Amino acid sequence: MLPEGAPRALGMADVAAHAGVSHQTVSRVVNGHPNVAPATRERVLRAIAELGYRPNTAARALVTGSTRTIGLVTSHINQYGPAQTLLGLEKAARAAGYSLSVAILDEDSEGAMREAVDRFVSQSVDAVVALSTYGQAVEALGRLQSPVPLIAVQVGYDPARPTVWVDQEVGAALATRHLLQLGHRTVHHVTGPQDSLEARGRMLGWRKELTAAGARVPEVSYGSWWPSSGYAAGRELAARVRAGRRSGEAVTAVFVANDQMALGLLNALHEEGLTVPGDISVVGFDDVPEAAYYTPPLTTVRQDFAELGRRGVQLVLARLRGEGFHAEPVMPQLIVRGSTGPARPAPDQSA
Amino acid sequence: MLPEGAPRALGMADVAAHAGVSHQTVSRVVNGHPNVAPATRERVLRAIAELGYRPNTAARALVTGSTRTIGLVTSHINQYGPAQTLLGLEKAARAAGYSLSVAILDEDSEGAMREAVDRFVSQSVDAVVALSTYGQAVEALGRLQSPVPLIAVQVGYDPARPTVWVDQEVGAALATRHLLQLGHRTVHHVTGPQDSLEARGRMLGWRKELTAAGARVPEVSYGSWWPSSGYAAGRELAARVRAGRRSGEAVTAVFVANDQMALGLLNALHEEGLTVPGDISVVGFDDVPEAAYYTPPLTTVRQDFAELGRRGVQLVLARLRGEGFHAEPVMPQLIVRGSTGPARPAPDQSA
DNA sequence: CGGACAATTGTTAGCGCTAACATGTGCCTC
DNA sequence: GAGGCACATGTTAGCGCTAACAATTGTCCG
Repeated sequence: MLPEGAPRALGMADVAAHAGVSHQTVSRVVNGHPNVAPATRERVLRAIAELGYRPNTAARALVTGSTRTIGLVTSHINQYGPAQTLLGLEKAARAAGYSLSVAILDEDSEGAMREAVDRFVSQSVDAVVALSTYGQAVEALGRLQSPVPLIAVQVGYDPARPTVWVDQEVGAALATRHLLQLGHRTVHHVTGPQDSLEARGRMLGWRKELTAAGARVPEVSYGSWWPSSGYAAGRELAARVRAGRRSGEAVTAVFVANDQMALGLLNALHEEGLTVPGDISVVGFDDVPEAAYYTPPLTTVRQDFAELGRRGVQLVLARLRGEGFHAEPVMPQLIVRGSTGPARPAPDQSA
Repeated sequence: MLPEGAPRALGMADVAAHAGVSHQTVSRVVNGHPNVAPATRERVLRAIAELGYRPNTAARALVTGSTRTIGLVTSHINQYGPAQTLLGLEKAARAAGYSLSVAILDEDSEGAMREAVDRFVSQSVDAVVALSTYGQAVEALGRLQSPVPLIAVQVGYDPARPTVWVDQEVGAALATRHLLQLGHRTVHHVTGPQDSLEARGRMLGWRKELTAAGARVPEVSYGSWWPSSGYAAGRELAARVRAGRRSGEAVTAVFVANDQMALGLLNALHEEGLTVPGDISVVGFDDVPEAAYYTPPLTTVRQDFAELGRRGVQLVLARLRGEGFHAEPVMPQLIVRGSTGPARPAPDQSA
């Protein structure tokens, strides 16, 4: 099993012998307990350093019941947002002395979520964080009983669970208002998967803003977050742009629920010979690093994913201390680039 | 600490009492040992199900010295390739009964790598997998002594370490050959970070292919993997395209070391009024989901990241069994789309 | 100057599990 | 029918650590 001549991990007893104290004193030094004489502490620390001793996590976990590990349940970690949040989460967890164990759901089902949480519980993780999961998995989260704190990150706001989230509604409102202020009569919308709370939040924000401005609320197109679905929505929309020109019901602005779909949409519009923002203005959501280099550069809503991860860990720590940490949503920010422009003065001039 | 009336995790003793056997028999059933009477096994299994018993991982780890956990050390997990590979790794690990614990390096330094591996060792992980790390961190990997198998995924081929990788050279050769076959005199190259083994592999494949074809090997531009660096390279290249037209030394084809930089480059060329593939053909690397929707759709080299993850776990398992698993590289595939076209017949006709 | 009390260190037990060994039972063989 | 042997189960020890308690020392105060 160990091809190299592994030097057999040493324990506290070895350190204790080397420093001439009891193993308990070593334990006290390792755990930073107060009542240890400075000289003794010094001696123990030196012994630890000399021997290269590292405490055995499993033994400690067995007796304390805590592994200093956070279990992360997620799906769609291959998407920019969740991946970026993972980065923030891991860094913050590590800074707080916690490790991160990940489980990726094969499907967004209740069973998968239940099983993942179960596995984490039997691994004695100190808390479970659910990141960017959808539909049934999210609902399961609400029902799940767990002996450890179970918190949600970026699954929209859920009053039933301690949650950390970016205010999707505000972001969507920002995007919509920007387009209305440019003189567009109304704003169309391509949303994400129906079972995604983020998608729902964005749709809600968009609808509220339109309603508040007294604008007509057009029918939405449904997408999957992926570029291909944005492309499909783009073709459909292009047809409506043309039809709209004749009927006077112009499509001049779209708010797309994420940048990747916006890219697909941009591509479809381009193929159809429509110019952006000349014929139609487009706003995305996320501000992926690529967005600034789309053709044209995409106006979008930036989410601070790293901050989200940090707050997720803060929330976990607060729960572990038994505090009722009330998390404020993280505020998104509108980034204006070249894909949005003023509505054309007359709705019926053709290219 | 536990606001809910947590039912206090029960142990083997409880199950044993409930089933009327000894705790050892329960242990045997749980671990699938052979010599248990079918009736007894049945009874124990029922007791387990009825009580909802889950074995305590920490206790097991303490006595066996194995946590059935794989430690994953990575950086750049926010990039498409590594994230996708993570997906494959986790799934394969879970299927084999292993959990995945992740550490993300703050910087690609030897110290960071050493510390991460150290933490994993003291956590008694069964193996450590290094995924897509660069420079000094990779070199540290080669030097690191560890009591557990330490394997590398996607850091280029490293003869000093058990490694699983996509053959970058073949991929680069595929891209380069494709362009040469379209009639381009030579192919320019935008590479990735200098300390990335992948970037080096791609550059090597490109250079070899050019040399084999007797083509001139132009100077490379250095990028960072991010779109912004591709954009910078694009502006520079555009200037050379113009200069080349006058001097006769035309720049008509570029192989960019990843898709994100290719996007930036495409954007820069577009801004400069150059058409793709009319004025210049572009090939990327990775085949991110967005690549098909760039303007124009990007010809690129697809890597099978999920397969890479799967093989990574296979390699880990083989090592744990003490076998000398010899991994073959995963072969990349050229995906031809609209960003490449034939070289123009005469090198000096202007737009 | 004796007793109380704090500071420091040591001793003991046990977390929940697996491995090694011990025991008990039935069956086959010679 | 005694010995042996495979199977089924139970008993015991201990993995490396922390928590609770015990012991020892020194210090301060009345």
